[in-house]
Amino acid sequence: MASRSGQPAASRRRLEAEERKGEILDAAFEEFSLRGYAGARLEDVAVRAGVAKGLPHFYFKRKSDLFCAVLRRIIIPTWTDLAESATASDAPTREVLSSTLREMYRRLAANKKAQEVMRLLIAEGPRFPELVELYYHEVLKRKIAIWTQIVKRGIQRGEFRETPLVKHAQIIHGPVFMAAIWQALWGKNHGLDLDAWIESHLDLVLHGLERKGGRTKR
Amino acid sequence: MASRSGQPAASRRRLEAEERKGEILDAAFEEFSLRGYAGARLEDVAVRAGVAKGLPHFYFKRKSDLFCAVLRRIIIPTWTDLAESATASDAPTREVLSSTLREMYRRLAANKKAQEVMRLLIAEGPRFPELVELYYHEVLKRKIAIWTQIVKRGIQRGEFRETPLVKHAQIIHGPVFMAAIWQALWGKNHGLDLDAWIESHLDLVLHGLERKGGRTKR
Amino acid sequence: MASRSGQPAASRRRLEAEERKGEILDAAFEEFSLRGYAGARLEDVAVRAGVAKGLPHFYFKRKSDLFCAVLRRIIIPTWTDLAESATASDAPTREVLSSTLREMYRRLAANKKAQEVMRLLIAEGPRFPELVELYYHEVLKRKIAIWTQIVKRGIQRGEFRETPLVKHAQIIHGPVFMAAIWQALWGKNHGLDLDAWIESHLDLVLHGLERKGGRTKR
Amino acid sequence: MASRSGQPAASRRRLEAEERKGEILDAAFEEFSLRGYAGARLEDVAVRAGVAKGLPHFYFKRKSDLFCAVLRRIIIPTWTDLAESATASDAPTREVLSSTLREMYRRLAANKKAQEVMRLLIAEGPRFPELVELYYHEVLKRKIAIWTQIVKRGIQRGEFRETPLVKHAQIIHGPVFMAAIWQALWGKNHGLDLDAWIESHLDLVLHGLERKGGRTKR
DNA sequence: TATGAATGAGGTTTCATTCAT
DNA sequence: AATGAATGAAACCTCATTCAT
Repeated sequence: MASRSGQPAASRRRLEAEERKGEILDAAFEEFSLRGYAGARLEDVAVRAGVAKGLPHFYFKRKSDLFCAVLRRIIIPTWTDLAESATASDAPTREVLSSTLREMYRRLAANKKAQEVMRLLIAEGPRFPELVELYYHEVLKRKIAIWTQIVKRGIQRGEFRETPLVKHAQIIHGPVFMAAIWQALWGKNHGLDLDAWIESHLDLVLHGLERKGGRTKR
Repeated sequence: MASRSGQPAASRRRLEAEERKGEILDAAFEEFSLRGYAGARLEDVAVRAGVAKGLPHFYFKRKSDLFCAVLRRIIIPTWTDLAESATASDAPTREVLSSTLREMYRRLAANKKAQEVMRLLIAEGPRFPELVELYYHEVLKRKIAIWTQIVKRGIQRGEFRETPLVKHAQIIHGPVFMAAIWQALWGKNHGLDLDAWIESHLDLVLHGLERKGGRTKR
Repeated sequence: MASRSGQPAASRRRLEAEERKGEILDAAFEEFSLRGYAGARLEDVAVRAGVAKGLPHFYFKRKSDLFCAVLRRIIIPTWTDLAESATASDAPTREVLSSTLREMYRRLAANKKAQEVMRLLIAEGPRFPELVELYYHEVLKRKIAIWTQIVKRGIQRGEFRETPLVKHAQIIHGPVFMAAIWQALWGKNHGLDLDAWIESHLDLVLHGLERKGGRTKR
Repeated sequence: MASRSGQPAASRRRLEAEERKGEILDAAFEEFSLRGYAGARLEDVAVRAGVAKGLPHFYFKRKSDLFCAVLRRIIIPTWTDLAESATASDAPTREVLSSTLREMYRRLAANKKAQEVMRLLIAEGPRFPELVELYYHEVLKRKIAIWTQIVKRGIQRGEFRETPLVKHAQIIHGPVFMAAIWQALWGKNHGLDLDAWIESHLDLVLHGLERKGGRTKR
């Protein structure tokens, strides 16, 4: 703990408090995920975090505040680094699209935590509109931008055909989302062969976007 | 009421009881949809159904039984008539696919009730595994069968190219599912232009499946 | 059914009604004995009696009425025939006492139903004072009279010594009562050897009452 | 409160908590005694103890736990000190027996609380077998041992005659038990003259046990 | 008489929240 | 900062009782 004792006491204490808060948020996520918002008990959160029953209320005045903080903390770092400029490289667009799609699957359909966030959001969204808005601005808008950008790039470079899809490029994302929910609900009894699924998805999308016949002409 | 008075009294009463049960199920669906499983109060269900507080318990021993009955009643009649033999006609497969997809959107993405069932299932699935299984057997399996059948038909008739998608034909369904959840959560503030969305989706899928080069007709 | 159809219809119906009532009382006794007054459910009584839920209320306006009727019906015929004049014979008093005591054991300590009545009375007595009074007048007073009579007879005939027991002759009954409760509570795990118990009891009482030294005279 | 302030705060708080628990147990005993197990309301217990409705549940997860704790707390200290070695002295056995019997009456037949414990045990025993067993091991076995010991001592010292009673010495206890229940149920309207009762009982037992003929000493 | 659907008071239990320490 | 006893609103559930048929 040399690094700690080297800091001024107040700052160190604040750091420890921040850690404690993080432990409570972690524990709360587990409980909410396991039992849903209403079903989760604050006492269980405290026990799981290894603190006394009253402490969660010290950091988060209400249960609803805790819930929002939990989701907020996971949503933002998970998705804000979505590179909207995958187009920076000079690679063929089909490859940009492929790698982007694989990354999406990796983050959502193959990530239990992200699935649980989605589940909680879908479940409690109507009672937590600010979280729904948050997700829209932090995640959905970014995803739409990415897919739109990729499709446009393909068209501009003559790699993809003209298509109304530029207006709703997030349609490409649909199967990713479906796979994520599928895994969360039916993964245990009727799990997906995710790799094969991804290849099929790519096969459909790339054939659906590519310019027909005129490969040579252009 | 002529039809009623023609029946023996006991039978008529049983009929009325069945109606009452239905009203309770309707009311319960509204409450569960509004507040989630744990948040819904049985007394509110009773009030909404216009019956006394104790009656829901008379028909359904536990809250969980009521919840299951509610979902079961909606899931089964909504989806069991999924025509798996859309292939009966002699129409071009692209048209079969188009009309099937539009029907899917009509039933799910444009149907508030179906969206709420999905939301409740996603939210409470982990606590009601039997409902999850029910949905799998009554809905998912049927949808997979339909999409697989259509894709195969297209390939067999030389209209679609060979594609790994036959193994995961439900990928086609992904955007339908995403649109449904989208409408349920963001419909109010960031509603979709569903018609344009559908056309884009069809555009992608049909191009993604059609046979290249062999377009002599066109 | 010849005997029945030979009666006027109204009377026959009343008889059937009386039988039904009896079946309800029997069923109610079982339930009260099994679960106590508050714990017994009227619906279970109805089911056990093979009638509809509402019928017990037709015969007995309140649950408490049913309870009283149940106990009353058992207490009275079980104990009212207590022969207070076992003294009619000319047998030695020690034999009168012996046979009376044995009869008491037979009726109480060896009779599950009588034990249950006692248990219910002890349990609910404070809330049903009229039953407690009934038991006093129908049972206790009679028993006191019997024991007093026997002891007095023994003294008068010079068989028993003078003893203050004539004032509280029911003391003789104490071990009978204790054996009954013992059987009801501990009979299953720590059952009594009732025959040996009775002999010991008789041994104590007869020696306790007999005239000392003067054995020879008689 | 000097003794308290001398302790660390946490320990003092724990001590107070223990007191509060005791107050709840006291209040619960009153309510159970007054209304029976099922009839007692936890809220009334709380009011009687002067605490909030939820506190009894904080200390005792279920009503049944509270009930068991109540009885356990009374049974054990009331009876575990039963001196099984009343034989230590050199007094004549008839005096040992007399004083022991009087003590039994004092503790049971003249003690309202002990009577209520017996009543509750008899009433609810079938639903709380562990309490019944507890009573057997903590009380009955001890009482049997005491009476057996006394009778044996009398025989060994030539004061009592040989008698089968050594096998069921608790028969001596019967009238004590009967008197206790009598007082609990009929004490109000038909109360016993307990002192006279005790003398009669002693008179019967001592004459019943004493050696015949050998009265020379006296 | 007899049925069983319907009522609603009332109980146990849970648990977010408060607060003295 | 942290603890955990204490509070009390509210929910589920039970069941005696009523009543239309």
